[in-house]
Amino acid sequence: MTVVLSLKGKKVALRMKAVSAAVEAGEKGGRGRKASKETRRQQLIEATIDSLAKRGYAETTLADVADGAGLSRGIVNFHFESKENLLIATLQFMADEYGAHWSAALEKAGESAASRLWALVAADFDRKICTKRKLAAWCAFWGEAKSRPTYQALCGARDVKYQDTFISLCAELKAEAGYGYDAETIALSLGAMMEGLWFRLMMGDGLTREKAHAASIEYLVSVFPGHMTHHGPK
Amino acid sequence: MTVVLSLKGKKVALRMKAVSAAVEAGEKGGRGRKASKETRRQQLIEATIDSLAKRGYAETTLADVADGAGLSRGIVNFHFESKENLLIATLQFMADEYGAHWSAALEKAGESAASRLWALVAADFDRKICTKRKLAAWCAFWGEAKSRPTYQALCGARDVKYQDTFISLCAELKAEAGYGYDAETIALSLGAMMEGLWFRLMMGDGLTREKAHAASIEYLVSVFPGHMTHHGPK
DNA sequence: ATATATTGAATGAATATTCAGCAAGTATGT
DNA sequence: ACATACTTGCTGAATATTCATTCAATATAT
Repeated sequence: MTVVLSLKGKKVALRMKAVSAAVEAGEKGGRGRKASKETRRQQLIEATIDSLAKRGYAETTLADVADGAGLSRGIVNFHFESKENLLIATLQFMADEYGAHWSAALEKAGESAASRLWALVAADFDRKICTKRKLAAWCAFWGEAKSRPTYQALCGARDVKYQDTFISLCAELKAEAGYGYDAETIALSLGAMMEGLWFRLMMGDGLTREKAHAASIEYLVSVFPGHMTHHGPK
Repeated sequence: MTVVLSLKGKKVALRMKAVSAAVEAGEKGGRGRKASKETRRQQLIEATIDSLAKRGYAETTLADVADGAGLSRGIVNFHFESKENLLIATLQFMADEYGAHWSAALEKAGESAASRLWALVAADFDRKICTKRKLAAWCAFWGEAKSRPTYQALCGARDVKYQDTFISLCAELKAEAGYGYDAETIALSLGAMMEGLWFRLMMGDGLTREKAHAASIEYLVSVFPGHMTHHGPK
């Protein structure tokens, strides 16, 4: 149990180093052989996000994912059956994470429509969600979504459900203060703006999360002057 | 000169039909063997845009492009050396076309900052530029751009140059009417919104060019009330 | 011991690239 | 006019490469 691996030692050491930090931190199985099925799946999903962010969709290979996870070539097919399944699971994971974060923000927000809208906008630019790495992975899927119904459904879930909430919040504000604008139109432009800001963050021409968030707030203040200030909902 | 091709007739007929209308309409060489080098390149670029729109970046193959153009398998390597070159030429073409359209819109616009800004916004949602087909092709490249410097440069050209114009136009309007907002922030949110609208048009959940344009106008009117109306610049 | 997770070399399918040859046009010689 | 050589766009079968998938062997856990 102690000797044996003199020859393989180096390779193993390299692998250990490659394992993502998220998984290294204990949890259930940790790493090595002990990792539970679910842990290993998560580890591979994280490696997939890394690869998508680093090399884009077209250049993401199972070999790269396996290397990134510090595991061997056949590992993905063992845990996910196919590359396609891995990619779908990855997108599913990101969609779930986004949805959970979004719902949590709505929970924590106050009762008023203004504070809810404010909270939703803030949530989109939160550290946890709005990473260059994750934005890049989203974008990789977006690029393929139009020609792949499965991806489109998972990406679109984001739009459909959330856009409806935006619309009704905008409608509430309108009813309260009698803004002249059409609620749907405003919700559309707000949502589109935030998506565009995400996109530019990903492309990364010196735009920061803070600036993007500030631009969104500027929009809220100018469209809903009776409800919003630069520092929060009234 | 008349007989000979009895055997190949059918195949040739099919090919002729597949040739895009744009190329069929005379110009220099027309089609068949006569097509000039430049015409053929353009024909292949159009077929590439078709393939990108239909199948996405990852699924676009040279075979599909060749089939779409009604030509044989080796044709792309003959005219472009490599797939990579074809894709770069395609993106270059789209970027040039966009830029030319944009510049033309600026030329035709009036002198005032308000009418220039109005014209630029309208240009983005013009029939010629804003096709589902072309938006899909743009999106295919966007998805790969982050991991490919060449693509990023060509996609980014759009942002850098045009964003600066947006900023100075917004600054002019601010100087004229003393709006309280920061010009850069407003230009950022406006540009991001338009990109986001493009993106949603491509995803196509019932959003139309007209609605997208209307949303942009709503934004202009609400941010620059002293300069814009729903029907045009003051 | 047995079951399970993992490895990594082998396999095969997809597809980019190459290239020898074909055919339509063009120039030159008779 | 006609024949001959030459150029050039194009073809499509052959080749090379990349990569997902498989699976027999191996390591580890219970």
